[in-house]
Amino acid sequence: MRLSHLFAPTLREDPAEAEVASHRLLLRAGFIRQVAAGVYTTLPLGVRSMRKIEEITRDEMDASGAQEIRMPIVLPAEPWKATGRFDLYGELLFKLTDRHGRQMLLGPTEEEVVAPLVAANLPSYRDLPVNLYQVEWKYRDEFRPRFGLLRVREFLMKDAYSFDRDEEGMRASYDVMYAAYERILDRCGLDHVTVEADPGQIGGGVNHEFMARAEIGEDLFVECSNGDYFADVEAARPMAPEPADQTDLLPVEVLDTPDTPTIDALASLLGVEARETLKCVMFDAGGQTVAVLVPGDREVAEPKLERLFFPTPLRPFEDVDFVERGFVKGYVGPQVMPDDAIVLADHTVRGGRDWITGANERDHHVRGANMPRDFRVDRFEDLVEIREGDRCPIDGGALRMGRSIVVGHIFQLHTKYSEPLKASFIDEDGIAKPFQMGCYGMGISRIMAAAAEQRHDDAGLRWPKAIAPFQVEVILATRDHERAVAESERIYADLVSRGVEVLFDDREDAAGVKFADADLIGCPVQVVVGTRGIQAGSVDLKLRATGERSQVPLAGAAEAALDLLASAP
RNA sequence: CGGGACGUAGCGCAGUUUGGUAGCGCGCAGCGUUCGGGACGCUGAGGUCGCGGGUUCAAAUCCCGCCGUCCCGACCA
Repeated sequence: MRLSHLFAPTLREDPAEAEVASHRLLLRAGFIRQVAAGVYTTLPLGVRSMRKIEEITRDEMDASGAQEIRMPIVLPAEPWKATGRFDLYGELLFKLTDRHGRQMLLGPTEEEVVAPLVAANLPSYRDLPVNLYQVEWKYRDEFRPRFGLLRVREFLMKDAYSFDRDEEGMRASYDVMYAAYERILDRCGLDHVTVEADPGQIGGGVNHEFMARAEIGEDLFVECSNGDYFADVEAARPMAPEPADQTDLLPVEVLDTPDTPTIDALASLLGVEARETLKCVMFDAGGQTVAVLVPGDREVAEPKLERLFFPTPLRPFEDVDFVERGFVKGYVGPQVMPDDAIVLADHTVRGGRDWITGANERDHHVRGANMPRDFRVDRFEDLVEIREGDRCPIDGGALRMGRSIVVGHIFQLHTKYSEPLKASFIDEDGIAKPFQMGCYGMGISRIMAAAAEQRHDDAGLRWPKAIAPFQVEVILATRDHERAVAESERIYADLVSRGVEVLFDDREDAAGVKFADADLIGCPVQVVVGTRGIQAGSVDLKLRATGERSQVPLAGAAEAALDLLASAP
């Protein structure tokens, strides 16, 4: 492709609206242009890179036994009401009404389409398993689109859906997709990690997120320094402590603690560490009183709690709840819980004893609260927010925090959607059973942005070769030198005939402009043909990733460029 | 949606405080000189100053309303 004919409008200056590197550089290098908040046009260079990511994804999906289909984007609302997601997604859905007044929506993901499709056409257990996927635009009316392509309202996603006869089959299908996802991201050249995650609104149980490491990433995750545990902060659990020794427990003693409704105030008044106190946080789960116990230096992870009670809605106590149910806000302790309250404790509570906790009386606490002598715990669960310095639950190693961009998310759905959608098959015993489903999302456009985020420098993009718009850029540095023109044409044609994707900068512009644009666009290998080299019988090669340059003889320029390309990341 | 900022030529910005003929740099077009890291000279094109209303002899500038974009927070591939 000749750059003189390519619609690749590069910008000399940073667009004012772009803050993060990928956004700034994808705009400047002429890959995308904005149309509205979170809505972009993809230009030829962007289309090429995105198509590479799509093809790698298709390749791995096909190799894993998944089959490509294409579902509509405009969808009827009814199935979404059946699964409850019409309301659950709420404002996040792009809704529209057709001329007959029927409610429609733009697909944010498509379980509601694919499950009925399979149910209607594969009625027997003999037809299973099956895995269908598509690469299609998805629509989510995000509260706040931002960071260029990283958080948009319209994005290209590969979504796959597996259908199995039983849970064992579902897990096997899941494992196959898990492995395929690892390969896709490896092939795209992303520095990535796979973490245990929170299922969010998709729901279900076991799920993993595939994350590209990035400082500007919106997602926090933890990783064990020994490399054996990775988890999203919303799902991460610290190692449970050894149970505290239960001998010589202190007796319960009421303390006068004026004006100490917070842990900080209490700890400083008594001169103790926050972790010696027991925090009792009150929630309402559909009318049911729920007390959650965590050490005073810990925060309750509400997403974990919500998951535990799902689908029952959970909310923290408001002032009126404390009054109506007889609790003193700021001074609640577990020893005063009525029988009908559910008392949950985080595993870390097992590691403590002789707790200082609320006396359920204004300006008073107790010391020496012990379980089960003084209070009961109905269930121990993982309920605390993870934090830097926590121990890995696998081997006790130190956990570190990292930031990332979520590029893929896969779920074991079980019958969460097949049941409400009545998507079932006839099993061997002649009885209709709902499919055991899995769903698997991969953000194609987001992978492109994540790669740009990971691979750039001050001058521009540095594409991994697998997803670069072109593998080699040939730069004609001096147009007025006849031999240089002829040699550059020859090298361009030579590379093209060898099946290499080549961008040929044959424009009239000054050399400096071309070099700057080449670095900006970021093809892995640059071949510079100019007077200087021609006179010495050579051309210059440059590896964009490292900036490394070398001179090679004119005659073998194409081979040398290919060798360099082979060594490129 | 809550908090903050911004909207003037394709891009980056000044001008708004104190109302008085709409500017600069880059880019773009033509001619000439240059020609290996964003060249130089001359000439030129390009603007409903986000939109609507108001105040005024006069509004980019003051007032009211709306729209749009970005940043910080709650949601996600």
